Amino acid sequence: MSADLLKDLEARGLVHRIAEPSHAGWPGLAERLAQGPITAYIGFDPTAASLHVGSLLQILNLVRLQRAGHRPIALVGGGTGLIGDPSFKASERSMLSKDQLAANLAGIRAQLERFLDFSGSNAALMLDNASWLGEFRLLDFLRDVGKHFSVNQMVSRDAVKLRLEGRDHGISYTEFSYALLQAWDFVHLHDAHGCELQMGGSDQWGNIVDGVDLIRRLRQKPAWGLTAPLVTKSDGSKFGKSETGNVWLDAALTRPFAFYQFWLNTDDADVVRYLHSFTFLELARIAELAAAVEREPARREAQRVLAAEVTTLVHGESATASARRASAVLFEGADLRTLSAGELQDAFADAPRSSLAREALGTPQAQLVAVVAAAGLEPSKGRARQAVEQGSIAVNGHAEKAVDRVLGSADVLPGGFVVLRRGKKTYHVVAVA
RNA sequence: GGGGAGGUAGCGAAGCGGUCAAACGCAACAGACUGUAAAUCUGUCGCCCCUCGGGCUUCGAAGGUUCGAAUCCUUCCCUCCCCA
Repeated sequence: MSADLLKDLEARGLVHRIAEPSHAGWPGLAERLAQGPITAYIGFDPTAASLHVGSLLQILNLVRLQRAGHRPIALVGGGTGLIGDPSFKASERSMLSKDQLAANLAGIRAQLERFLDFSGSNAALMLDNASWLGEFRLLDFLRDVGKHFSVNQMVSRDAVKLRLEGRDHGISYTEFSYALLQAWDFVHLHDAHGCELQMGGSDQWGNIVDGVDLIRRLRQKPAWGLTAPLVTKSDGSKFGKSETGNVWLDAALTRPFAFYQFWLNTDDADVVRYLHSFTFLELARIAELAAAVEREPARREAQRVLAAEVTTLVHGESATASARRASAVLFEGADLRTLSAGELQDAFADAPRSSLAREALGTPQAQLVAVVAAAGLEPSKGRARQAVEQGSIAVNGHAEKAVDRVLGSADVLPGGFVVLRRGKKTYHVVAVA
């Protein structure tokens, strides 16, 4: 089963480049994998308290690795995070405070833990490079590691080109050293855990090759690198952003409903690729879905499956179920009045809410225009009025154009709330108490 | 140091004494169409208010001229370009 890993990754379009040890007699990666389980690692930068959908690809690759019988190491960069990876970054990173870094590390570790299996014969490992980089003495580092790096070569890297060319950018000595640290990580993992393969995104190619080279120079041993292509969108915009910003894996930062919606809104042109990259679905199943996209794009079956699969991986079955329910109500015209109080509660769990006193119903205080403004759906009563006139405000799913409309007890749904909507996607729940 | 251009609403860009809350383009928001898409068409778009009506605060900053200034004058701040 071990040999299947590379084939599977290739079939899914997850192989960008492979770094083979450049030494006669040493096996290629495919050959090495065929010989038996390998230990491989992927590093995660603690630049934020949560990982985002871009990192999800890397996480899933660790899982694919483990499922194929190999041993994954998730490395969090508590040490390198103090420095900042300059690869393909336009400008110098602002340094994280140590407190911030500690918080980020804790958040990321918790997320990674959910995906990997830390038991069994190929139990995953989670390590923090602060534990070995922190102890490295400067002079030793310069002699043992630095000596093996050619500045001439480092300067020619695409990853830092941006920073070397523009006068207005520049790169500090600190960030320039980053590649050496990451290379040393690989050496350390090789020594301490028999790690022979480093994986990562295509932006990590240079750093990974540095590690492979360093292991060869210092240990005269083979090591391999494997990068995945950058996830792109067919319309050229950046992957991993929604209207509201980054799509995070942390449910508190990106609600499961929003997460589900992010995937559901995938372009037809991208959905098949994403199914390959972000799910564990069989290739045959994905081929079926690809055919469905051709045949009946409007049904968006592939998008539905993608959204459900990924949401389940990240947030679990029940979060997916409620995201689906909410989506059905919100976008597929399910009549709000047919839902039970519990279902309503579920469907709008993520919607912002405010409250209105029951006694206020029927009074000027319950004027639609006033309530819309108070709810923050529009910034002022004047704006709210315009919105109502334009027909963009709906009460319980029905467009309401009357500016003098006042909410009354007949508008209160089971469970005691009124659902307001602006446009197609912005909801607000007014709880009547 | 010398010479030149300029700072207008989220951005770009007109306006150069009254009819300017300020053309136009983009972005944004909404409506129609649709697949919760793209494209297209339409509306809104300084802020606030109970209307097609009204109020308030804007055109780098501060003063001034004038019945009246984004538009004229003075000083200051900032940006860009060219030459040294």
